[in-house]
Amino acid sequence: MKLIFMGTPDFSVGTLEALIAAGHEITLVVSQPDKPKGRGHELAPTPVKETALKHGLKVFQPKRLKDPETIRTLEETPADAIVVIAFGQIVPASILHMKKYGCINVHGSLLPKYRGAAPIQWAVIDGERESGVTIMQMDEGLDTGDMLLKGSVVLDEKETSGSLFNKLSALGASLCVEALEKLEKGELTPEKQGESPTEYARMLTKEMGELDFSRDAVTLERLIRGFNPWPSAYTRLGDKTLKIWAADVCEKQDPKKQPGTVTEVAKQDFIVACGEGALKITELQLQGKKRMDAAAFLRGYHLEAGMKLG
RNA sequence: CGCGAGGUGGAGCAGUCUGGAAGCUCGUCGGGCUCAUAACCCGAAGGUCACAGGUUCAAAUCCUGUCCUCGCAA
Repeated sequence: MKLIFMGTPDFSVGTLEALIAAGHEITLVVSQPDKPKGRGHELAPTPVKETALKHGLKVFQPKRLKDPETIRTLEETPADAIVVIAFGQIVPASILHMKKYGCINVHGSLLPKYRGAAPIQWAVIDGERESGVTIMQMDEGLDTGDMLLKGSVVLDEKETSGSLFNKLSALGASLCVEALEKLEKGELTPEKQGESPTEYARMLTKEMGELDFSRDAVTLERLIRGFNPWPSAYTRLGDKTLKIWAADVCEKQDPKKQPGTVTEVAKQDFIVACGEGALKITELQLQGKKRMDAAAFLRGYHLEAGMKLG
């Protein structure tokens, strides 16, 4: 098939490569404009753009999809379908039905659960045991289109957003290829979504990653995994930010200790009291320092029981 | 030129302000104690103090430049 591919971050790259490998002709790759990134305010290409250029594909980076100029470019580009995966802009109605098979979206959840921008992270934060990828026929609503194909994965006990990203990115890539093949043969039956049982999975922000130790340890541990690797869960140690990369839930707790208090310092890790239960911190990063396991941190930083985080 | 922190044996750090013998907590290796151990005791190896210039009798430490890492911001 002739395809227009729309995507921006790492999550989209695997699917783009799979489509190329499957023999589809990508007539245009649409990605968000380059943005200043990193410490030098340098303009960085999006991961999808980088991949597209590597394969010698034509790249288009419109500021807004709505612009008449953008629409015209898309109209003039021959394609049977538009594949959209984590593009980062709302696709206007005029584009949805522009091509024969419309717009096909790869979404990182088992719809209708977790509609929205951060489905993968929220599945981890909520402690879901299972999630997956849905290939859907886009419509005017936000992730409300008819479902064409689904695939699920089991979440690991220590699943992080990063690890689930990898799993779903790979799954999405193969499902997308499969869906296009079946779509062309007319083997797919669109299925309505129905009501979503979950809230809209909004994008995570930095502030949401601040650990509130008065909450229970189970919730906090999930939050830590859901915010790993971005934007990361954190607390404060003195006047510095302390990112928490990994922790285990501890049953034992000292009810006399205030939440946030370091109750025990061992060789490999240390324990922080929570509203309910406690967290054993195993991997962290102090502001300005590298990410390291708790054992390494404790060698250089003399943490003592009784100190408070937060 | 966005703001800031930092690069010291294998790991994490102190020492830098106020130049003058390379230190701490671990790890590794050898030995001891022990029924045993991630515990404890004794000993050992291992470092061009990121790199390049400069100042000085003397530089990890002061000055200049470069490279790299990280936090914030985007």
